[in-house]
Amino acid sequence: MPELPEVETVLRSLTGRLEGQIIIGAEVIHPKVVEPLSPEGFATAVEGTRIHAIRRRGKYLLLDLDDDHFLLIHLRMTGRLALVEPHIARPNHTHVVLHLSSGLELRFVDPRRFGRVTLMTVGELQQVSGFHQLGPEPLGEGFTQDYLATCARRRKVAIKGLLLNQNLIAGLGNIYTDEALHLAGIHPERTASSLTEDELSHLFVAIRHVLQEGIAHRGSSFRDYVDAQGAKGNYQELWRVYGRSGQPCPTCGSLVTKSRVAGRGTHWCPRCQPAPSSASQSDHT
DNA sequence: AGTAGGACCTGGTGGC
DNA sequence: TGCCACCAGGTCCTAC
Repeated sequence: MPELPEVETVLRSLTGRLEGQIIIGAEVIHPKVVEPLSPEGFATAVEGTRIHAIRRRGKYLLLDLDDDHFLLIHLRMTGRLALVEPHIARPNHTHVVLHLSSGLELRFVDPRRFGRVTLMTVGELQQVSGFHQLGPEPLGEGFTQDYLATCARRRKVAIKGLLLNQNLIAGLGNIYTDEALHLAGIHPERTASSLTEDELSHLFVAIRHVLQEGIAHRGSSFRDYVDAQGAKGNYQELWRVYGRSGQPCPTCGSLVTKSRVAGRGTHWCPRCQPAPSSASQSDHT
């Protein structure tokens, strides 16, 4: 599922190939994907506009268009973008197609139909819940150990749930939280406020490490994810715990365990990430 | 305010 | 072989 490294990889595979292109036509096959606009409204609005830039924010992709308009794209779980020659057969579940002046098509494909392609103005963008409240980029300057400590302080939520909260940190999803917590040696059910300064320090380093590793390996290709040129990433080959329940932990050899934390399937090593005792769950502050 | 849990959505998988 | 229940999870929404 696309998290920050996967979306960043898609961004990099599109950068330099979209800027300056004019959208000469648009097809909306599945109306819900472009809501609240109608398919006709969407097509009319984007037709004739130029793509000035493509950017990423958290797990969102943004295409800057004319007149302070944007296409806000979220891949959710199974969405992908493909920039391809029109003669290449359209895969099933192709929901939106943008015809570009270069002759190529930018296709939005999403079997599970969770993803969205939304046209909006700068003003509207600032009102999109889930976007304007996004926390800092974990690989940016706004994300510091102090910031992480401030987030964790007084919060009773499991640390896994905190890391998944996009309003606190933008871009982490289920895979990279499990990987970061394992690297930091922290059990996912530990209460955020119970983490010591040392643990927060390790976690801060681990979050950035696994994200940078993920980007370096062009993301994790498991199930649907590929970049806009159809290339797969290979970070899934480096997963330490995610998707490896019952297999040996690469650090200590103990069998990786799976449970449900914060409503998500969660993978952890019982030896490297000791389960919280009631004492260790009390506030550290 | 912070937290928890269900809804959305459909392909894949495992059990019978 | 075919059927069915269940699982996957990012985000929004509602309830407590």
